[in-house]
This record gives sequence, C-alpha cells and structure tokens, in this order.
Amino acid sequence: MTQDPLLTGLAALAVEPPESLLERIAARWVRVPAPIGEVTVACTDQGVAYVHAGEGFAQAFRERFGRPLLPAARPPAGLLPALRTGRLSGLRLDLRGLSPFQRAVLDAAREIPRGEVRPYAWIAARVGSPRAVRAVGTALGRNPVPLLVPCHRVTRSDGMVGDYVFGAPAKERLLLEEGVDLDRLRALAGKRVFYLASDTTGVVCFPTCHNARRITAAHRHGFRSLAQARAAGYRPCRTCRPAQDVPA
DNA sequence: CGCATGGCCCTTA
DNA sequence: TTAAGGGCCATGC
Repeated sequence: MTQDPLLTGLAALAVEPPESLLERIAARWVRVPAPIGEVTVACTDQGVAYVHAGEGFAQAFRERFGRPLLPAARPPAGLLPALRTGRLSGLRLDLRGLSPFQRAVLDAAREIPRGEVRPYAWIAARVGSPRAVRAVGTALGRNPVPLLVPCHRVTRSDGMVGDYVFGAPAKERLLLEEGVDLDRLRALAGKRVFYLASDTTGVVCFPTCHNARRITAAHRHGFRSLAQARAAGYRPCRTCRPAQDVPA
C-alpha cells in the first residue's frame, strides 16, 4: 500500500469525481406531470435531453446516454407548460448525439401546429429525402424528447394514426386533447379523401390545416391525391404545404 | 375497397 | 463492414 498523496488523491478521484466535474457532465432528472401522466425528464447543462414515460428511466437513460445522473431540485423553468402545450418558448433542448437526419426530422415535426397532423411522407419530403419514409418513422421512434418535439402529430398517409413511442393509444389521446377531430379524419379516409380544397380560394390543404377548417361545406372539395387536386386547378396551401418543392 | 407485398433510406448490432 | 429491419407508402388484386 502506498502512501503517495498523488495516488491516494487519484484513487479518491476515481471513486468520487470532484463536484464541479460531476456537475458539468451529469444530467439532472425530475418527475413531472404531463398529458400522458407522469414522465421523467433528464436535463443537461445544454437543455432537456430525454423524456421518458413508465418504469426503467435510469437504466434506459444510461444505455442511451451513458452519463451520470443526479436528481434535480426542481424542474427547469418552462418545462411544465412546454410539456402541456408542446410550445417550448425558450426551453432549450439538448439534441447532441443525434444524426443530422434525425435532427432534421425532429425540426420538421416541430413545424406541425398543435391541433394538426402531417403524414410521415410529408416529413420525408420536408427533409429532402422523399423516399426515406420508413427512416422518418425510425427517427421519430427514437425521438428522445417526445411531447416537446411533437412526434405524435405525425400520422400515416392512409388516415391511420400510426405508432408512437409511448404507444398508439397515447398518441390518440394526445391528438384528441389537442383538438384533432380523429373521427372526421377517419370518415374522410374511409372515402379516400386526404386533401380538402376550397373553390373560392383555389387552394388545397391537408384536412387539419387551419385554412382547410374554414372552408364552408358548399365550397369544399375532397381529393384523394394532390395530383388530382392540381389537375382540378388547385394549388397547394402555403401554410400546410401538402406539396413541397423538392430540389431535383 | 381491404389486404398483401415490394421498395426505400437510415441506423444499429 | 454488412445485413436486417423499422412508428411507412404506393401499388396491385
């Protein structure tokens, strides 16, 4: 056994890193209420890194981030309203470690307003990889910060709600709470209607676009595809962007 | 019109 | 390095 102060110092360091270092690299966790029930949220010095529902938070966090965890005294400012509304308003996210593709997908999902939905294919086109539809699903499935990045607003092109990191039922509940009329969407899908157009404006929208909701019945026309709407003389809405100009 | 089936892109094991 | 498979989509009966 050596008495060398350097070695004992190092040994102590291995067991207990100095507080300042730990402070810097550790994530802090809190349990907070969310629309789907209680969730556990982990934050780094850069922002919110992880939102987890159900059991097994610590293990899942370790496997995914491999960073030490400490309890937080209180939730960061703005977290609770952000979880409730999906509006971050200044709350920062720590998305380091995500691939550029994943980040682009999450950024696109954040463009979907509360109360509206967009297809997976829309995200794919939005990020410039129109055929990467399945990859979009995978990326959203690995969204580390659900609710804050509203991946639940991404639904299937055939009108089904699709899957969700917290389970499809939770996705449905969230969308209903946000005011999405799922029954109506299902009814439209049953008629193979995935776009709504107005013959007063000449614009065609996704059914949940706030512009589409104001079309009166007399002027409303449903379309199965964008091509058909265009053939009928409608141009894609600039708000919901059912067609995005994909650079060739 | 409901179902099956390739296809496609990205990530992970 | 490669191969497999996923929160999908368009097509073809």
